[in-house]
Amino acid sequence: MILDDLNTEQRNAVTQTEGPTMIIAGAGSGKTRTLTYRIAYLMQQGVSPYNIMALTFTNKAAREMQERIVQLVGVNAKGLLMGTFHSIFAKILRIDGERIGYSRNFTIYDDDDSKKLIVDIVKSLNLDDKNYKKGRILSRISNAKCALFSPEDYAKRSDLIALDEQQHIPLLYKVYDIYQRRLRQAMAMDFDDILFNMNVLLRDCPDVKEKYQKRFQYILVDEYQDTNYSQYLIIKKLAEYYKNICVVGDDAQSIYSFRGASISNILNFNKDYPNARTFKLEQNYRSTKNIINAANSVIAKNERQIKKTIWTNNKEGDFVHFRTLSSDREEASWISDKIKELLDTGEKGGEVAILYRTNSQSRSFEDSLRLKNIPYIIYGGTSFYSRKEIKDAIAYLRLVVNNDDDEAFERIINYPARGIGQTTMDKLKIARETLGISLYKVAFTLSYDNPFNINTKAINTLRDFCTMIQSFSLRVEKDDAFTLGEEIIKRSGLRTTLATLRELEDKDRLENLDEFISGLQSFVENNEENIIDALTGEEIDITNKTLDVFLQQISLMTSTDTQEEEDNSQVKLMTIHAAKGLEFNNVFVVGLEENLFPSTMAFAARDDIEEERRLFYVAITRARKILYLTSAQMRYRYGDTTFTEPSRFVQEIDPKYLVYDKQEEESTLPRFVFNNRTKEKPILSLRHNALTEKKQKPQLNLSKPYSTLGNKTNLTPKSKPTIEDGEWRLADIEEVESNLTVKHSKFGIGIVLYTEIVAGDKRAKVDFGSQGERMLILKFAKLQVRK
DNA sequence: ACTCCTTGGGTTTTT
DNA sequence: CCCAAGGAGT
Repeated sequence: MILDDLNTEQRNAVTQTEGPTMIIAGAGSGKTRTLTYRIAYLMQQGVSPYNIMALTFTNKAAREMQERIVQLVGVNAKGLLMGTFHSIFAKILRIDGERIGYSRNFTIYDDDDSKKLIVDIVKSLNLDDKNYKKGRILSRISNAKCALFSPEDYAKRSDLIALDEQQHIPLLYKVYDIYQRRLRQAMAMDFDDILFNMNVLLRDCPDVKEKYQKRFQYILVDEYQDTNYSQYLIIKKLAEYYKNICVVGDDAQSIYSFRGASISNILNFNKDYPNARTFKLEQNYRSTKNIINAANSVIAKNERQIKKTIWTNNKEGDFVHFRTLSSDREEASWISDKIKELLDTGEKGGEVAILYRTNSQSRSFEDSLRLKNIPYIIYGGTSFYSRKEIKDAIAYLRLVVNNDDDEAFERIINYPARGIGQTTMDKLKIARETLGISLYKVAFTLSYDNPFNINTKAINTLRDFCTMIQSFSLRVEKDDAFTLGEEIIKRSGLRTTLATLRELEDKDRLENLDEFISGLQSFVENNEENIIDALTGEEIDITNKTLDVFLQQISLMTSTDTQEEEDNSQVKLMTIHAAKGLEFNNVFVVGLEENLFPSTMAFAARDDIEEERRLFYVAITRARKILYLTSAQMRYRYGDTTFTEPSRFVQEIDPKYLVYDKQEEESTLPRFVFNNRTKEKPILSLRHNALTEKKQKPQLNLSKPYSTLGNKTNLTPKSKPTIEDGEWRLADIEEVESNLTVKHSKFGIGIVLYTEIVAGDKRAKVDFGSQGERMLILKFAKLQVRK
C-alpha cells in the first residue's frame, strides 16, 4: 500500500481528497511526494486520470512528477493532464481558441519577439526610447495582463496612467493597445496572453467553461505561492463546479513576484474557500538540524508569512560555513579547491551545487573548474533554442505554420539575403499599417503599381519568397515535421548559407542547425508509449507529428528544459531560482554581498527585500549536509572592479549555527587579479590599459601595408600628383588595370593591386600606403583615376 | 544592401 | 563586461 511511505500529516493530505485543500509544505517536507501520492491515490480510488489536472510551473517539475506517478501506478496514468500552466492552457486554446478569434495555428511570441515588437511600436509612435525602454514597457504590459487589465481597462485606470506620467511614459497605454493589436494581427500570443485569453475564453464561452469544469473533477496546483492573479482566476473558475481543488505551496518560497506572482493567493486561500482544509507539512527530511535552524532564523525576519515551524529528526550536522574571499576569482578558486576535496572523499559531482543570484556570476566558476579539471554543467543561461541560427530556422517553420507571424517574417525575409533591405521593409510596414493585414499578406498581394513605391524588383522577390513559403504551408498537415522541416531549412538556403561560411563559429552553427534537424527527426520518430495527447485523449501517431505540433512543444521550452543526459559526475551550476525544488548534499551559495544578493533592485520596497530573503531561504534549504556561504570583497562587475559589503543575510543567520571560516591575511600584499578574458593584464591597471590601447589602435595600420606590397615597384604614393593636377576623373571606366594610380577622398593616393568581380560587383584591392590596403567596391567607392 | 566598428546602455530572477 | 543599435565604410 502506497500510504505506508507517508507520515501522518502527509497521509491525511493524500487521503482527504474531497473539497478545497491547501497543503502548506515547508522546504524538504516531501511536498512533491505528497502531491504525486495524492494523484496516485485518487486513481487507486477509481478516479479516471482523464478527470485529473495537475499544474506545475516548470516543464521539468511536470516531467518529474509524471515519471513518479508512472512509477507508482504504471500505465494507468495514461490520460492524466499534467503540465505547466502555459502548456496546458495553450493546448486548450488551440482547441477552443477559435471561439475568441484565434486560429489553432497561433504562434507564441517569446520574449525576444515581444521586445522587438515593442521597439517597433515605440519607433512608429516617435516616442523617445530613453524613457520608453523595451524591458520596462514589456514588464509593465506583462503586469497589466497578469492583473487582467486589457488595454481598454488600462486606459481607464487613472491611477496607472498617473503612475506612467510620473515615470515619463504617459503613452504606455497606447503602446499596450497597439502591441495587443499587432499580436492579434500576427495571430500570435505572448506568454501572458495564454493566461489572459484562457480567462477570456472561460468568461465568454460558458459552454467551454462547463466542458472543462466537468472534465477536471480534481485539480492540483503545485507551487501555488507563485501563481499570479490571472492564473489564480483560471483555477478558481475551473474548480467552481466540483471544488476539488488542492493547492500545494510554501509562502516562504515565493520568489516570482517580479513576474506578477502574488503571495496573497496562498495567504487568502481560506477566504476564497472558507471550508478549506489546511495541512501543514513541517517535518523536514532533507537537511541537518543546523541547516534547518539557520534557515528558520533567516526567514523569521519576514513579516508576511504563514506561521509554521520546520523541524527535523536528522542529525545536528556540520555548522553552516561562511567565508569571505578577496575577490570573485578567489571565491571561485577557493570553492573549486573545496569541491576537489569533496570529490576526493568520494562525493559525486552531481551532489555538489554552486548557486548564485545572477547568471553572469557563473563565468568565474566555469573558468576555475575547468582549470582544475572538475566536470561541471551549467543549468540555464542561453538555451539551445535561443541561438541565432536556431531562431532563424524556427522563424521559417513558424512562418510556414502561421503566415501572419510578422516577427518571423521580418527576421527571415532577408536572411539569406534576397535584396530586401531596410527601405523595402519600411515601405512594407507602412503598407501593413494602411491595409491592416500582416506583412506576408502585404508581400503576397501587392501589385506592381502599388501606392507604397515598392519597386518591381522587390515585389518579384517578395512574391517568390511568399510562393515558397506557401508551398510549404500547404504541406503542414500532410507531411511530418521532420520531412517538411528539413526541406524548409535546406530549400530556404538557410543551411547552404551557413555551410559556405568559413569562420570557426560558423562550423558550430552548422552543427547546431543539423542538431536541430535531428531534433525534428527524433520528435517524429520517438514513439514512446506516453505520447498521447492528454487533453483530447488522442493517441499521437507519426502522422500527427506535424510541424505545428512540434512548434507548440518547443515554444514553451526554456533553457532548463533542454534535456541532457543526467551525468552524476558533474558539479551543477545554476541560479537559485533554477534550483528551486532541487536538493544536493553539498551546496555553495556564492556572492553574498550587498547589491548583489540582496540585489540593488530590491531596495525600493520592503516587499522586495522580503522576497530576496525568501530566495536566500530557498538557497539554504537546498542543502542536505554541507552548506557553504561565500562572499568576495572585490568583484569584477560591468568591466569594473567594485568593492563590496557582506550581505545582510549572513548576519541574519543565528550565529549559533554559523561558523565564520578564517580568512587568510593576504590583503596587504600586492595582488594581481587577472581578468577572465585577457589573462595577461592585471585587473588594477586594466582601465588604464584599455584606454591607451584604444588610442593606439589606429596606428596599428600604419605599419602594415609595405610588407604586403611584395616586390612591386613604382608604388610609392607620395610622389604622385595631387588634387590640383586636374588629370583625375570618376571611376566609371570599363577596365581598371593593376598599378593604376587612384585617389580616394578619405584614404588619399593609392595603387590598384588587382581587381576582381565578386557577386556581380567589380572590386579593386588598393594599397594606400600608410592607410593600408583596402578592398573597394567600385560602384560605391568615390575614386578618381588617372587616365 | 551588407559589414564592421564604435558607442552607449544595462544587467535579477523565467513561463 | 556584454549586448544591441547606429554610423560609416564598402
